[in-house]
Amino acid sequence: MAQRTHYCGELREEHHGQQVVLKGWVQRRRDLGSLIFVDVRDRTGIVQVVFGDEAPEAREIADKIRNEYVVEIEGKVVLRDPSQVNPNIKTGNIEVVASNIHIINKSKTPPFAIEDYVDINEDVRLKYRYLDLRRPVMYNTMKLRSDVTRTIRNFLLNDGFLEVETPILTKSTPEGARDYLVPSRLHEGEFYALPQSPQLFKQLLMVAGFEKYFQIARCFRDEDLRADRQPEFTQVDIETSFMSMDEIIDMTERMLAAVMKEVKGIEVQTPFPRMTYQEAMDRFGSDKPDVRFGLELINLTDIVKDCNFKVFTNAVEKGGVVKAINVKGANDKFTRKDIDALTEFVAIYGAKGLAWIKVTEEGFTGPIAKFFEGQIVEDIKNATDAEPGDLLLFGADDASIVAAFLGALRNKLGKELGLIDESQFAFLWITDWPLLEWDEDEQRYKAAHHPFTRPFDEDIELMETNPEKVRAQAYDIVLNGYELGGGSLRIYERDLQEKMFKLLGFTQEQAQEQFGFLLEAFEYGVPPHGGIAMGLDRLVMILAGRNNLRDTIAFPKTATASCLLTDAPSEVSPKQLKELHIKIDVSE
RNA sequence: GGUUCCGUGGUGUAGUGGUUAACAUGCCUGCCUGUCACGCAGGAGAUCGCGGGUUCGAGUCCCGUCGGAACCGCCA
Repeated sequence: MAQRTHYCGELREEHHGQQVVLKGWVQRRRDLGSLIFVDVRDRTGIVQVVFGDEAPEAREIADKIRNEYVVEIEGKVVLRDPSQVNPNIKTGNIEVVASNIHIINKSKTPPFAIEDYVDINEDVRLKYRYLDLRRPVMYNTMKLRSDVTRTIRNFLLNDGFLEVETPILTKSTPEGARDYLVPSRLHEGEFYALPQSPQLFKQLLMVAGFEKYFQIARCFRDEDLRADRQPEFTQVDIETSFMSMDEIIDMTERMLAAVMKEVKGIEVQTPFPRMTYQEAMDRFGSDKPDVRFGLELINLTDIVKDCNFKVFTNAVEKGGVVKAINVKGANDKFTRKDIDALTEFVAIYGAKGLAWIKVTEEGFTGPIAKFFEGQIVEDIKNATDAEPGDLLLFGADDASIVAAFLGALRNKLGKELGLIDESQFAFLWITDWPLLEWDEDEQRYKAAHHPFTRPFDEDIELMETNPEKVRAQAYDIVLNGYELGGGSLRIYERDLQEKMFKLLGFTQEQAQEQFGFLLEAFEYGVPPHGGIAMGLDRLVMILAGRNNLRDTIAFPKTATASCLLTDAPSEVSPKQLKELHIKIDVSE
């Protein structure tokens, strides 16, 4: 076998006249009888190879090749006649006149064409993922992912960070997501857990005095999947000592700016805008708002509290809110049927209905228009900036329910009405998170972020009196409506950590059993520390302009967490189970 | 745990309860010296996911099940 001299996709006019050896896959064969064209593909692209009278033996072999055969081709690069140039491919000005071809390996006919923009059901793609990944669009996404990872790693290493690996087989801890468990052979009846994140280890590395740690870390959570959630995913995990929240945010911004510059060639403005959790919920009905478009939620509670519409006044009386979004100029775009569909949509999020008013020159119209008159109409118009032609959509209920469904509606309308500039990358920090949230099912407080998150110093006294009011020194980074990541300053005092565990309903014994190693470590001179973790898969997904995480992961799982390529998970032998001291109890 | 949608030649789709399940593409064979989504002619290829039911008759209607997708719950 001859040595490869060039990559297919990199041949240009400058190689004119050169003898080359190419290796790659047959993309397509166009057989014109005694003249055969073969498009040869490698990871760089495609080049056209011609088999003609110059080499009849080679042409005879070319006659037998089929799509996806692996071939080695020797030939000469020649300029194409201007009338024969193909502007659709980068190598379209030249072609390779073959003198020799060697079939390295044959291929079955693939189940689908190896081309971008072919419409294949995803289960077929996943079963033949190795073929799916041959498609240039998939290769380019994986390349993008590699570029992002490299940029992040280089940035952090240059910034003095130390890359440290932490255990994959670790301890199951309460709180948070359901763990993936691994049975222990040597310890009968005991289990490891796969890490939901390296949280505790990175804090211990701060106790160890490493000061600046990072890891491109695989994390595992046994929860139901979504388009933007996989059971195993990759976090850019960072922890630092002695840094303030502003310093951590600044470092993160510089890192993300470097990624944008390196990977997309885009200069993003720093510092990124910041917004409190409360403001995000109030204005956008979301803790991860997409701020590339308006359609903000407008609070009308005070204006309508004395109106004649019982749905609104009842909501206010029960301590709820009334909010609206003004869909500008949508008056005639939305029929009754369209609005019915929106009502059905918001019902998913717990809305009992979706009141609406169309604004016309004459005033309000629609079934509930009659409940509003005089000053209230003017006040609503002013508050919502309503003009003739606008459509007002109302939500009235508990604040959290209104936020949920109007926030979801806002996102839906933003997409469907084309209000989003897809070329924009809108980074945003969400700050001042609540430290705790009340869990109705378990009748106890749960950590909103995680149990090691540091409260604001001035809020610590509220932990005793009004836990729900305690704000955390936590921050989420949001990009285009996706939660990219989040972090916080951590508790570094043993007594404060114990106070936190107590608030979460842990007894001394439970805290000792679950987190004793951390509490003990905290007795040996812990520096103030904090960090952040960012979803690498999501970042790549957004940068690649995709809308599901599977497209950014080489071998992803389906919605039911199975791998269609390997057929995992699968049954194991009785012998394996016996060694692990496991009996299966499967419901029929 | 729940809701919704989808499952028909290799692939992507069409298919009013009634003949031999249609179309595109791919595949195979033949012809073809400038194609590049080559063209032309011919051919093969379907357990309509699986199981049950309704019916004289089911790809079509109903129930269940399996697989895929989106969402709600869940995801510190």
